[in-house]
Amino acid sequence: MAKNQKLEDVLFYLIEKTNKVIRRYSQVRFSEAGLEITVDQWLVLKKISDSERITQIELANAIFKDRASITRILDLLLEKKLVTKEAGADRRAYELTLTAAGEKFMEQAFMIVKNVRKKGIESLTEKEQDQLRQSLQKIINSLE
Amino acid sequence: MAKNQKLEDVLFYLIEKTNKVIRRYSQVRFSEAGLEITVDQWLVLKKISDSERITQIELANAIFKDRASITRILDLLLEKKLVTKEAGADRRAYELTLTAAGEKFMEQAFMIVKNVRKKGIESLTEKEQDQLRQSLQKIINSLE
DNA sequence: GCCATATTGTTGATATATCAACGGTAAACC
DNA sequence: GGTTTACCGTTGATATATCAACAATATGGC
Repeated sequence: MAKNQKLEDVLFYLIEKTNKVIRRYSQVRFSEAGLEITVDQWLVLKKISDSERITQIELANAIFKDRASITRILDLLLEKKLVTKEAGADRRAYELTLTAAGEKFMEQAFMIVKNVRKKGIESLTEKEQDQLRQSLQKIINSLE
Repeated sequence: MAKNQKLEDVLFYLIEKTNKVIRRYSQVRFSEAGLEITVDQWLVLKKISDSERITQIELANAIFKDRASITRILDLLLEKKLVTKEAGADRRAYELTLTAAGEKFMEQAFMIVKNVRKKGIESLTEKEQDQLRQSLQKIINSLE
């Protein structure tokens, strides 16, 4: 009858914890490999890398961020010269692409990312992974 | 052989998305109910409420936050007079408790929280919930 | 008891999240 | 074609995340 559970027994608390553990683990691996980047900056680079052509709004939607956050993260990536911003046909928007340095960076980062993913799911069977995906998607569908 | 998947196919991306959807949905429900609080502030209040006696470090560990974040969140909750900070036996630390207003606030918030949890898991069977918990715990164990 | 070391909490600096307001541009409408 | 409306990105304000440095206090070894 929907009691007032202790925090540790709440499913959503476990999701929050899992997310934080993944992020912290990833950040430590990046840093110790000498890759001076945050997890959020990696997410932005990855999505640009996945896309032929992408604007800031599309990017924001794809990785669940606000337009304002994207502006600021891009400022840092531009400083690091990993990304270029070019005016597109629609002169309100920009087209984002990785520089050569950006692509090289992502190749190096992939070595780390690959290992994080592997280690994270090492104790899950294929079936468990599928079920996990499906259950998470159901939660999203219920709340979105 | 660990290919370079598209972001949308990565399990950890789905976990991040789920977490954000839950947080945003919760925040909207709080706001529209007139409860002027953030999800993180609620987490702090909830953990204090669950505990007989708790220090800031214990609190930080329990909800995966930094000592510095706890200090600043508590500053806001003190301003709102929802929490008290009293010197304990160890004079470096404080004992945190809810005020009467804090307890009343949490009762109101529970109406919202209960509904969020219910709606979030409405399409999951008990068994699916259990499997979800177990899989998430396995990921945590692998990376922590 | 004294000293070296560890712990608790605070503060500053930087990165990110969110909301609201704004300027510039495009699209829709008439 | 001019006006209204919608959209894209930026900026400011506030909240949170993380790291490092610091003051106050506690603890352990001697």
